[in-house]
Amino acid sequence: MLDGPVDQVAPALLGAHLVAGGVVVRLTEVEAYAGEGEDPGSHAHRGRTPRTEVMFGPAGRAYVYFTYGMHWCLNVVTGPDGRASAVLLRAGEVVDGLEAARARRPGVRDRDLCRGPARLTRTLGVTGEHDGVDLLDPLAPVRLLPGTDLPGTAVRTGPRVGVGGLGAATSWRFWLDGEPTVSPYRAAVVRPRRVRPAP
DNA sequence: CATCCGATTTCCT
DNA sequence: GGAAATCGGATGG
Repeated sequence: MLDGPVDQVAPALLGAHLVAGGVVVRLTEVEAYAGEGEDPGSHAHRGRTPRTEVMFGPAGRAYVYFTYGMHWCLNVVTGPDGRASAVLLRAGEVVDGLEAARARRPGVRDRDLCRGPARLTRTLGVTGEHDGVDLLDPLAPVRLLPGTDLPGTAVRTGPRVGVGGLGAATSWRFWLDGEPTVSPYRAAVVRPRRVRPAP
């Protein structure tokens, strides 16, 4: 299920279930990232580092990274060993454990609970401590279940969010058409460097 | 809807 | 040493 070109594996994960922290989420939006040297948008592009170590390991592992000083994002490592490809889980619909989800996100509307990669991890209680866990292990604290209920809904594609430069050329973002839980698209923008206060 | 900025990790210079 | 980061919440128009 996780073998093959990552741009084919990624859309196949739509409709799959992610289980963690007493919450079950049906995935509605994902992004594909290829490996070393192939994809400027991928964290593994520049080779193996401590952070990207798990991306070079077996498929089915969780690659969890920290960004923007406060957010965790969850990827599923795909492909054969050494390929370092992964699928970023961007959004989903809570289909079970709604109470637990709401408890973790007070004041958040239901459809926004997992509407965005960092919201998804927060709602499920996924953090860096889950980096490297085997998502296919029935006993793992975070689990990925094959999409048995893939709807007849069309899969739509577009450029990845927050990926600029050459990496923006590929339409490797995949989502289920018409799903309200899909995150709002934000094009990659380069912020002008902030002016430092004079000494 | 647009802008602003947080507060930390990683990786490059 | 420091920019950039697979972003989100708050705030103001």
